[in-house]
Amino acid sequence: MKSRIAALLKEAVDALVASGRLPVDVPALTLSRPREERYGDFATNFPLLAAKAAGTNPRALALEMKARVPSSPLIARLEVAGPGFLNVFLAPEATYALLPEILAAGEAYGRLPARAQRVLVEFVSANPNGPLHVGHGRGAAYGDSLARLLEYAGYAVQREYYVNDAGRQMDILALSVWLRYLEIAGVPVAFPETGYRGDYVRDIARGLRDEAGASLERAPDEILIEDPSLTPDALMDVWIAHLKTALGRHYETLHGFGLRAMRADIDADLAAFGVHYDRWYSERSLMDNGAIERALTRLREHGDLYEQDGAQWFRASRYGDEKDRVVVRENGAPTYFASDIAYHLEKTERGFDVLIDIWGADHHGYVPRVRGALSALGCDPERLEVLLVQFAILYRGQERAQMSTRSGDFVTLRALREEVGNDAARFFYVLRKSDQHMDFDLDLAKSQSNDNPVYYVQYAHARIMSVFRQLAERGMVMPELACADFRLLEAPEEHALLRLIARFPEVIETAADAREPHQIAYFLRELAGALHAAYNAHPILTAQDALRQARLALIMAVRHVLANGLRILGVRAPEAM
RNA sequence: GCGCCCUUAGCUCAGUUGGAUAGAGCGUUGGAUUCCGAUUCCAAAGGUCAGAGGUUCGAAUCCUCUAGGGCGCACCA
Repeated sequence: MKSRIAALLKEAVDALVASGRLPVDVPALTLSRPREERYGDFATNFPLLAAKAAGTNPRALALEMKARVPSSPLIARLEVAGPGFLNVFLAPEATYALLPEILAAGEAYGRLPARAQRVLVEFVSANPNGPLHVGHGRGAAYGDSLARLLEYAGYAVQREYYVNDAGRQMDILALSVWLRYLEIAGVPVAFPETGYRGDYVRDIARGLRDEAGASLERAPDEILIEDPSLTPDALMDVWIAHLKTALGRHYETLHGFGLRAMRADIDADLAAFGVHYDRWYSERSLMDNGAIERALTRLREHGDLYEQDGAQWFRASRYGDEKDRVVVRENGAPTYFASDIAYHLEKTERGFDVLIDIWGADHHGYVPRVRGALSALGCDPERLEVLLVQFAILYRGQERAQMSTRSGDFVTLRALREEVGNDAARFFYVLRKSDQHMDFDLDLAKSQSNDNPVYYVQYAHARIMSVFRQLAERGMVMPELACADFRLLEAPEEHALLRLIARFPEVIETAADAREPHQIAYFLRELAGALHAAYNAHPILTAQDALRQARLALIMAVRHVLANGLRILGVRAPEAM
């Protein structure tokens, strides 16, 4: 609808340009939805923008433009208003004509035509050294809703999880599991502060015990040596080195077991949350297949790599970063950044037009160096969009819940899901802009009351379904909805609903362009409110036949929009509650 | 110290990318249901858009400064 109206107005602009009234390089014509009904269904500020070029005042230009808009059955009237807006009032037939379209399209209503662009959305990508916590949950809800939204907006989307299976943190997990494994065998162990203390480590150790038996037992005293001259972190590295020596080839059994256990746990957790990936991308594979070496060689050939203090540095400062960055340490091991360079190079080589990375906001300082690396590799850094998700600060009543994987004192995503349910969790997460800090109140999300917006929207859907159930229970015939006489829908509450559902495809487009699924959530709440208002004001089943048929058609169309919107957010649209 | 982000109603937050009288939910106060589900609806009160300048027909939105808050500044991931 919007594009059809825009085309009509564009004809008027073209006519003004053709007649020499306006220069060729006029500003772009944009249509907006005015906040207030009395300003029409659409409005353009074009006369305000172009008046100076035309050498006249905006209102006069608006009048000239109005006179050149071709007549159309879609438009009831045009008005020049305010300082020089041109407001468009749609003919009622134009919105009525939409209802049969929505009823026919059903699940596809609001879906935009396929685009050529391929998008890769990488999200969560939490280190597999512990269960997902509520902070990851926000990234999961946001990333998955965004992926669904982009698909609905016509993009070809792939979802990916980057698994950091190669780093030091995995070694710490291995050591932690190993110590718990000894405990299970009755070996006394002084578990270090720097190890992972969560209960899940014991669970993994029990599984390891079942699989490996006693084959990994070694004396802990030979591993956990004391050295007061070392920092706790340095000491941990020493212990890891000792453990690797002591276990030899068996270390891989231990390391691999911990990794697989955590991977499976995270996978199952996300799947239960409605999040599914096309690919789990291993960081280790980048080392094993030479991708890192290849990327670094390419940088070196461009003169963007140099050696200093025994380490290899990338000249990030040439590409907008504040300083150069180490890619290969003095000890020869590549940094996390090195694998990330290789990973992003490989992403562009796979032919994606848009690379979306969803990161925790604490990684924001990392953006310039990755962009810089892409530039240095000859890739267009603009293709990479890094979307930052602020932390969700969790409250239980007034108490702030702490989250730390290392201490084991954290609220897991799984616990949250079990406590508040998937629907409330996902809706609640997405109800805030991702780059906004968020207070996640567990008690509120848990409350199954009208405090909780997800029930308000779901109830609107269930309520519509209930009307159709009632229809059957009363022995009434289900009428042919598409053939209803929609002109009977003349109440203000019904027009409000019509306007809202007509706007849905535009909401999809702007939300997708802005990467903001929260716009869908807000739209759904508004639509649910309009549905409840109309429901209260106008009885449906007790109306006379033709009017009942028209109202049933309207709420069925609303139902499709609610269901389609909720699906994008990964929230169920229940038949009954 | 430097950099990025944030500051809108009592609380939690929107604000269609510079538009018309700044909105919603919760909370507060007052009302509505012989009828399809009261997990609902209607209404009222509530604002110096952190503060000060600037840009222009027009600013919550763009620029500068100030105050307050968050995050980041590793040969960790």
